[in-house]
Amino acid sequence: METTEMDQIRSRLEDHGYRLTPQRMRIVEAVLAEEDKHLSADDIYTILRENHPEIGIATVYRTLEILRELGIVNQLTFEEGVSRYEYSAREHHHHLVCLKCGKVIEFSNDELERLEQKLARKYDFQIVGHHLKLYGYCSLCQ
Amino acid sequence: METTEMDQIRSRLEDHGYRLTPQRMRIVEAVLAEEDKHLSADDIYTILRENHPEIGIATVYRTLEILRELGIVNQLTFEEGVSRYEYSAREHHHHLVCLKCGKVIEFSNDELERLEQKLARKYDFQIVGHHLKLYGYCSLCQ
DNA sequence: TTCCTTATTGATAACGATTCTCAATTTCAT
DNA sequence: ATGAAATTGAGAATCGTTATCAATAAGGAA
Repeated sequence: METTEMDQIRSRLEDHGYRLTPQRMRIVEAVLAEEDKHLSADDIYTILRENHPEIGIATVYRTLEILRELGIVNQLTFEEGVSRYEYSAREHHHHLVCLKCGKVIEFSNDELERLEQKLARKYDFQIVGHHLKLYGYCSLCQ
Repeated sequence: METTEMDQIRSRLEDHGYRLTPQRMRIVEAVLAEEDKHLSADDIYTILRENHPEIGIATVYRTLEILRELGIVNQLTFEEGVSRYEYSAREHHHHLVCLKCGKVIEFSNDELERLEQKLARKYDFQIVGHHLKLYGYCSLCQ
């Protein structure tokens, strides 16, 4: 038998004394389904309301907090006053953010992986994710 | 005569139709004085209240928004629900953030400067700042 | 100067994201 | 089954930030 992503997540939760309840499973599914998006707690709540209107917004926040602490999701902030979340196992990527119009361009970079290894050793950190933001002015706002 | 940092900031403001009012000057002074800190709007408001209790919190927010848009300060968010600001002309640095205890370790890195140049050309971005955050678990929280 | 237009301000209300409270329910280990 | 602990939903509370608005200050033209 194979180990699914959900199985792995269940183990990770249970190893830390948490239970994978039906509500938490629905929330994880939403995050996995929208892997390429940056979802806010409210985005997830809205998605779930369609088929699972019984799940409350507080549960969404509580679950995301657990997933974040366990490194299952990355919490991203874009200076807009809302936290956004992405499944952390997806390909790493970074952002160019325009200070004027707020436009965000994503990009990937391999050099950062190496840098990460170096810093992990230097500071005795177990690194599970990273996020580079470059600030500036896009071609239209210069 | 020499050009002070405040002169440069005044020019930058006036070039964009903003005035360097006494209130704004006090706020800029506070940011310059605490160059090595990450100050929240409320931190600045508290500092100013000692000698300038007439300055309102709304003015602090409005001024920081202008300074941010002009790239004079960097706006940083550490997933704590508060925006923090630092004088952008200070030496660039980055952060290792512990997902468990929230501990933040600063570090500098030269390779990122080169990467920045490359991306600026590729996406026609005028880059004025950057911020790399690495997430993980510190030595005590692993 | 004086006038006029515009920018800026402080106080406070409003907003919105997130967290807290708490009683009810579910889960797990025994 | 049973008891302890974890989890839940609803709504209240909190808190950072933004919007409103009348009053004030600043800069340019005459």
